[in-house]
Amino acid sequence: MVNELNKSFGEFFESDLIQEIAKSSSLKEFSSGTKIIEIGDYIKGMPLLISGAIKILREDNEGDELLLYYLEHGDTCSMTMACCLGDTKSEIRAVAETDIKLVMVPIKKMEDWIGKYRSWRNFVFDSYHNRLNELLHTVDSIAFMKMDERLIEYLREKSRITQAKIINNTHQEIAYDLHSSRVVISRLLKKLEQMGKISLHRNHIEIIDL
Amino acid sequence: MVNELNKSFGEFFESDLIQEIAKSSSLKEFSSGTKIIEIGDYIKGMPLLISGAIKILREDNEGDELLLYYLEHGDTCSMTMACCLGDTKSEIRAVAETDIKLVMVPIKKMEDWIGKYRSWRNFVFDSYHNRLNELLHTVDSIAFMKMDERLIEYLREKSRITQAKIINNTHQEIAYDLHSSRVVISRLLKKLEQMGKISLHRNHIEIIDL
DNA sequence: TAGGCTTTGTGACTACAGTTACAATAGTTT
DNA sequence: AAACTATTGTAACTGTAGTCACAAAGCCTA
Repeated sequence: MVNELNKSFGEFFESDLIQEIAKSSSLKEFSSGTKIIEIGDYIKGMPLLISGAIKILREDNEGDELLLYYLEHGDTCSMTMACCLGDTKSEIRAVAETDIKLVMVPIKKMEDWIGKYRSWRNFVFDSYHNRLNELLHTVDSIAFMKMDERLIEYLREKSRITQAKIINNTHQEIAYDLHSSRVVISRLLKKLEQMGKISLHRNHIEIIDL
Repeated sequence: MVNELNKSFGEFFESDLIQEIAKSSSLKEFSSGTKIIEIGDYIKGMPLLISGAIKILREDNEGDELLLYYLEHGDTCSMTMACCLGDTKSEIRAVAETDIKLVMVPIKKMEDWIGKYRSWRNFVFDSYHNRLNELLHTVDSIAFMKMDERLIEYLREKSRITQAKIINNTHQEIAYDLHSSRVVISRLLKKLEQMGKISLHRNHIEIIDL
């Protein structure tokens, strides 16, 4: 586990801290699609993402979803952190977007380390900072962009996250992430295909030139 | 200034810290409408709000605005903080919504205190936490609510912030905050008036029963 | 009080997104 | 291969928000 930690967090954390994390935390793996955190959950640990990607979703009281952003290698979940420190329920849902590997740090420890390790403190602050900026970007997208632009951004991001030109999604799933309807997404995808930017197939979309 | 600080932050900070803040920071006052921070500014200090309210705005590259949230008594600006620590430019605009009084803490000091004072550290974390939640709420509003609901929420919030039943805004100003158009806002306001919820006048709106 | 500027009101139109309904197609199962 | 299910395609319609154009009303100033 020290190896894994060094690869992902070695540049941030001093080796003392790496040792401490390894001693007190557990390495976990989840397969793509697994729900990691549900809205309303009390959080018992703070996840440090070693590999893969997690998507963070918001839901309104009618059950409508919206993709907020992705967590990737080296990230942690500030929302989780906020919940740990505040001892409140999770405001978001976290779902494994790919197969993932993560280290779960117990709340108690993470609080201790804030006082003890400067590098941990900086990591936690950076994490908050990054998440704020991600959320700002999400606001930009839904406030200032039209659906066709948001869809293109979605496809690009998804391709980047999964490192693939093929996006394994039904139109319905995309519609959920963007808080739109299946028909609207199908319509816009068809337009993109007609422009030669993508190629549509059952259960997957091939990116040609986005 | 120690007096002001004690009133607003006494319950959070130990008196040592209050003394330090008073020694190294400056008390400033701005009148309603003053621009405190502009997008792209490098930030030189971190504001602790003593009285009044500040509105935080986002702008896209076409100059379209959107109100994100308000800062009130006892709040600070996490965005600012994030910028200070990261030494990056401001992503947001801050405008005095009412006459305000604030204490400006030099960046250097605020970093020192994170190591030195547990209460300061908690304050900074809480602040991040609160801002994340405010932003989440903003996302909810623009993603899940229709314009008429958002307008009602806006009027309620504005009334709460200013502690008044009279809202001193032109329809155009409201349209800017909600990233809509004047005509749309006028239309919806007229509907609310017809329902007996508000009363419209030139340059101000009276809230009757929202 | 006449003229000018700002703000508000309103009708008519456009555009985008969302809905309904149904057909067609591609896989999967029996 | 037939039947079934999930997914995609498409036409027609609705509704909300945004735009354009212009009138009316308030307020200020000369």
